[in-house]
Amino acid sequence: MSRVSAEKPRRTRADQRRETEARILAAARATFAELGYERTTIRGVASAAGVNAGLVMHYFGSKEELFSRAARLPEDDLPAGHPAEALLTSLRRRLDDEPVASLVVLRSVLTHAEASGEFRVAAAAWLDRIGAAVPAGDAALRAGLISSIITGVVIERHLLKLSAVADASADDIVALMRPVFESLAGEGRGTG
Amino acid sequence: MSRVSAEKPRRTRADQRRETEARILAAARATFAELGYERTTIRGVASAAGVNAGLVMHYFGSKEELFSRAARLPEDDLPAGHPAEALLTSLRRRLDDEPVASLVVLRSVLTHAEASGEFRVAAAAWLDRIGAAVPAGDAALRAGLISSIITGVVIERHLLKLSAVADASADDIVALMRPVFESLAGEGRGTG
DNA sequence: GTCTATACGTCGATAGAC
DNA sequence: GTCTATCGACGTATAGAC
Repeated sequence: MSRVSAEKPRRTRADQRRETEARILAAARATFAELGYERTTIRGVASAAGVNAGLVMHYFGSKEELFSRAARLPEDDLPAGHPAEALLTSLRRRLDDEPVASLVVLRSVLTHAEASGEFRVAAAAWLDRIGAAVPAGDAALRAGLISSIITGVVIERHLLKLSAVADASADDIVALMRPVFESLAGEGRGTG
Repeated sequence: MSRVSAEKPRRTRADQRRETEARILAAARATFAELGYERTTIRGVASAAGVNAGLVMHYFGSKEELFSRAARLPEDDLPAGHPAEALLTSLRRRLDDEPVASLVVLRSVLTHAEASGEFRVAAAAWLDRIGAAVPAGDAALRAGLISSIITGVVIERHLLKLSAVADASADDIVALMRPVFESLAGEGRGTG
């Protein structure tokens, strides 16, 4: 008798958990990005997610694990085609798009985890992809400089906001950065 | 009679304080640079300086004041001459020289003080100096990009260390960065 | 599944002994 | 001038009630 009505709502145990977990993760991402690792508190994340602090611990076990889950980046892609233009496309997206997930890493990798192994693996893959698109013999150094430059511009625009880079249009920035990438990515190629 | 011998050691009150204070400041700079603001503790700084935690408070009053003193940069200079070459000289120094003081700011400004007013003032002056060396009408944006690029490369070399930029020779980096600065600083000028 | 209560450590800062 | 002792607040993490 009572079992019939109890079985009706099938998405209440395994699925409500997913929903709550996703809400916590979103709140964690936003908080880590805004405050960095140390200043982010479990209580703050729980409050932002509308749940209790104990529940966050119940789901993720520790603050470290919560950060690791929040900082997991979806994918770093580099469009095919002319190397310089591909890099400019990647830069433009990071100038405009909501960079919440990226900012979690950018900010927290500097404050917290020099041992954030997961991030370093992703970064290495990203560097390889750039290096593969760069023809010269010192591809590794060129790729490293390109990555550093992109990181610097993104940090300035979204975190530091010290200069005109913070408010300028993406078009203007991309236009000024084109010769930069053409030079570093090997301007003598990439026309076919 | 007793006054004669008592006046002999003249550098014991006002000068030993300076020495201890300098030792604390050096320890604070190193610790802030290594750990960032939040993870740095008064106790840790005191221990590294070989003194007691209470003494650090006695001298500096608060952790915030200690950080402010430790993060005070000596000066940001931009050599005169061709804009691009001046920027390269500045970059080279930051690639090689002991960047302790700079790293305090670089790391901590990202983890702690979006309101670190003192640093923002210094950064504005630095941007003005770059902008003055850049002829184009969009000098502010160009100066911002140049500063962002330098910051990105310095962060990668000294803090992140994810790529070949960390280990490459300053010569190789400067050589690859020359066309970058020539492009952004207005390559059509600065030949005379 | 969600929340309350709390144990346990560490922090910045203060007061006062030597 | 330097250090010891301690306060009050807040952090993560745990145990267990509902």
